[in-house]
Amino acid sequence: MVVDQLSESEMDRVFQALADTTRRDIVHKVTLAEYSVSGLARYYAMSFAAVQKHVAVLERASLITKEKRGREQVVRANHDGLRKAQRLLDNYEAIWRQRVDRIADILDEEAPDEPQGKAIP
Amino acid sequence: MVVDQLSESEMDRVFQALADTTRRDIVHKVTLAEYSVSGLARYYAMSFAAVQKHVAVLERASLITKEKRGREQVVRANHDGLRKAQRLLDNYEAIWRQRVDRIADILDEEAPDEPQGKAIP
DNA sequence: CTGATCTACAACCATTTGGTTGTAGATTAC
DNA sequence: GTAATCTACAACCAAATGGTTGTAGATCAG
Repeated sequence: MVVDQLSESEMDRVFQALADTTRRDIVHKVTLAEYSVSGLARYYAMSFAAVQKHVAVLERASLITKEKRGREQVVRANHDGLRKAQRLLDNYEAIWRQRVDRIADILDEEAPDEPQGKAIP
Repeated sequence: MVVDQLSESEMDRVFQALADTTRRDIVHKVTLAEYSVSGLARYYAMSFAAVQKHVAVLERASLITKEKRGREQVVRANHDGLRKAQRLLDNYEAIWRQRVDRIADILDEEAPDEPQGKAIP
């Protein structure tokens, strides 16, 4: 059922990659269109090498792909990585909703005998 | 309606906070139940101070809240932070889908000469 | 009161991160 | 062929990260 899950270290890399404004902007750009690395670099007030590093971080996190075309390197979005990160957050959301519902139920039943469920290990 | 959005630096903090296995596990735990900081610390093979720091990172990212109760500090999930991160990824997803649809439209308009089952970028 | 527990915080350390400059190899344009 | 462009990669640096130990203040149990 839960098949295409990311490993913990893959998750680390995905969220780490998204934890930078420049990189999120790159993701946004390449989601809209294709860019070469130098094409991307023109948008940012930093060296080409810095942008190159950001692109590398995103590639390691499987959020984008690079493909050589002539002397250029075409950068594209890799939808899978994004969707998997999305899924993790969706799971948190689902768990949260379940819990809120459960607490609401308990309150409705009006049996506040014990102060709430103790910590589930 | 783009209402309750996070600033770039807030986003940085949220994703940075989620970019660590221990911290994601803490988020998961406090989504299910309440814990004291030391209660959380028992689960991890690291010092209390280290866990304390992780909790602080999550608090700065508005993913959890701390509330003093006696000598303890009760840690709870802060749903808003999570939902906002979720929203960013949802936006990427939406943009992506739009683009895929747009490309599909273009391909449909073109003469389907070749038996193209090629992957959409 | 005394001792145990929970927390806060400082100081320290190794590694990673985000940036720089510089050099060199391919590819394209003229 | 020569020059310009695009990329890769190394070396370096300051700051942030993720961990440690140690000290000290509150609060609770007996």
